[in-house]
Amino acid sequence: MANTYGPTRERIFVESLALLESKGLASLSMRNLADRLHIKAPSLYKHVEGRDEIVADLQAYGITQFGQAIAAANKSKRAKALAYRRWATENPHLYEVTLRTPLLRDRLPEGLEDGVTQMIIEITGKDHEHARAVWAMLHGLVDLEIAGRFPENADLDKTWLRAIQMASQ
Amino acid sequence: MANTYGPTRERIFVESLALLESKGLASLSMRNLADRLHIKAPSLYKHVEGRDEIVADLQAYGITQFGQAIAAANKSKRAKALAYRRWATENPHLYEVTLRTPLLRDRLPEGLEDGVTQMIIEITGKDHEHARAVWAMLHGLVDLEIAGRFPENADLDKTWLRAIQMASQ
DNA sequence: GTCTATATTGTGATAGAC
DNA sequence: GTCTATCACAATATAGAC
Repeated sequence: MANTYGPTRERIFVESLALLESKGLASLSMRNLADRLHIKAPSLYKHVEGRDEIVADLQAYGITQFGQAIAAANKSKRAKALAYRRWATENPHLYEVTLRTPLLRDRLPEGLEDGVTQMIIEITGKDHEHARAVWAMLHGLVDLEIAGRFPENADLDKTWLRAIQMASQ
Repeated sequence: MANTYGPTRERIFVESLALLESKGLASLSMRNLADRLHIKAPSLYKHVEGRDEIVADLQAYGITQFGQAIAAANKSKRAKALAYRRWATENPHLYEVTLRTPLLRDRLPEGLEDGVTQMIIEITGKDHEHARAVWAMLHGLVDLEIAGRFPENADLDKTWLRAIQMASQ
């Protein structure tokens, strides 16, 4: 992804990431992207099949970055969970694209998704059922926080600690 | 809300709900909605301020329906949690609008949101921290299931039971 | 590898006739 | 309370000149 292509293709990736992070997925249009590259939108199609290829690129990148963030955290489940929250809230748009939006599986490198799944099981330990339930909790916390669905006066630090405690059983 | 307006306003609500349920929020445009009513889009504005009013209407309705579904379930936490899943998966688009999308708070009746919060605490029991963590888990399970992020061979019934068990502590 | 011009389709919203 | 006509945009994408 991104690295095996020409320099303009590389810049397309870099700017699409910058655009996503600053303005969100809805703003990632061919026009906006072209503006950032100081070219016209139709020129993008000489380097890229279409918008889906760009989104798939971002998903692949996001999955990799997420994996590294989790791997870099302390080995304890508590630290892994907090790393999950941190990465998600620091990269809310990338989080949405990689861990909430349906994956463009046809365009993703083989085995990449399995890598995340494996990683999540590593965070949560035990069997698959437990892992999925805990993942759901982490994702739910992040998603509701980003959507602003918790009351303003909610102490989310406390909520996360409580969640981690719940998961450790 | 829907009931205090004229007959056309009522039909607008009914058809917007039908459109949402069958084609999703992105398809809920003024044009599509007008088509269903066999009128032209500009005519809608004689009955409604704009699209936001319609979405707010759906949120209010969704909150009420959700509340009733949870209230109707057996008193046990297990039954409440399963009712949560059932309502969400049977009304995925309404679920998204009411429990995931940021609420249009300015357009919602006073106290309506607090009602759901109260209801969720009722499902989950104990203190606010516990309630929020459990809610996040339920929401995460639903959201990941709808987005197709669990492996195809995952046994989600089992996952839910495990999650409920985890929450009962 | 860039450009202009264009096709096609979509959106929310307003003005003013009837 | 409906209509037509229109504004002002936005989107993805293609054709073909240079």
